[in-house]
Amino acid sequence: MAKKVIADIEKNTSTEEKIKEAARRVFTQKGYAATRTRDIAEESGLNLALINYYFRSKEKLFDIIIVEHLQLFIHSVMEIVNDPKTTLQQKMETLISHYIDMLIENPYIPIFVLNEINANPEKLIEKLGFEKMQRENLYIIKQWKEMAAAKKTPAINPIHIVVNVLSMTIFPFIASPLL
Amino acid sequence: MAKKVIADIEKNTSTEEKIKEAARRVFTQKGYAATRTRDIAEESGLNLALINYYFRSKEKLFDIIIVEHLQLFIHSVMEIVNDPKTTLQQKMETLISHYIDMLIENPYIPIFVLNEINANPEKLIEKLGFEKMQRENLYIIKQWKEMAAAKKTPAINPIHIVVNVLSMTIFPFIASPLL
DNA sequence: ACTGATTTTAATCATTTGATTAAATAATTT
DNA sequence: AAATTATTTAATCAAATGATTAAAATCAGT
Repeated sequence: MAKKVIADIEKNTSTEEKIKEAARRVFTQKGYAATRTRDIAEESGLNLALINYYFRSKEKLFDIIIVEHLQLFIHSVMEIVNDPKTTLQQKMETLISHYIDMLIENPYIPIFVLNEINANPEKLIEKLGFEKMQRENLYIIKQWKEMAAAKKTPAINPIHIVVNVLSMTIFPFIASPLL
Repeated sequence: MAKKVIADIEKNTSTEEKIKEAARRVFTQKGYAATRTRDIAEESGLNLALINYYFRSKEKLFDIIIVEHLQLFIHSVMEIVNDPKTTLQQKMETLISHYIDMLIENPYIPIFVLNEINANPEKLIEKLGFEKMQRENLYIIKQWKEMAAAKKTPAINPIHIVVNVLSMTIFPFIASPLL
């Protein structure tokens, strides 16, 4: 048993993981409501009943997938934005190039995440333990204020800058079919 | 008969229009896949069978709604961006304030439109008669080139500017639950 | 008021869909 | 190897869902 489990983890080849991978693909592409458990079974090449055997329900499986997506999203922004070793400008550049790379590889993710958040905001916010980002402690905020002080410029709210950068990075990908 | 039809059109109180309004609300809020025809019947206060009586199917009704949304979206941008009577800066300001007003009143629309476009790009693009926006003829493009020439600045692609402005305007609304 | 057309209703159908079950198979332990 | 446990399969269930139908109600023209 122990040997098999380790092998499964290494190769990510366990039945449970295969289902999760298939679910990731299908949910991300079609959204929760449009996804049938049978789609996931087919995508994974496994029996329909295994989904309920391993995850109890479609909803439980979905929760796992979306929380992973969101944590990945939030964590990666935080990582960059809170790095004491980079300058402000480097942070911006990293943020943008990081996202562009990610979006090219996973073009469905933003619309999926935003759509599901929209469908069920309270539930997801809660499920993330989303304790109202303690913005004041972020390194980028300190840097921003220092810069504003040095330049004797009135400090623009740095959140706005981050939001604008993310907007201009992500939105064109979402709207690309229109352009 | 004629009298009744006119009254219906004036008051928008015909059964057909009531269904469309209910469908607009429900589809826009929940998306196509998550919407049940029974939701629309309930929202309109009308009998379930009337939806099929007037619109043949859930999908046909949906197509009408989404095409109306998209035409409204595209038409309103074009209107502004192609107005010979406003300056470049006025265009930007109008675009932004127009969208902010719209978004405050209809916060579900962008995510709905983008999501459904994502779910079915070819079909929708086609259904719109979306003949590849003849960008070269837009008034804003002329203005932009003139300005660049006058300033002897290398002309940034004006499409990028419009996309960036729309990004910074619309995206924060879509992502607001995360912020 | 009568007639024919249109609109609305309640009941029902056929499919789809998430979930369950019981039996079969494979793996692990004793 | 026998016994026990874990995994997988095929069949099936109950509820949900889009759609239809036939009858009832309403309306317009005479």
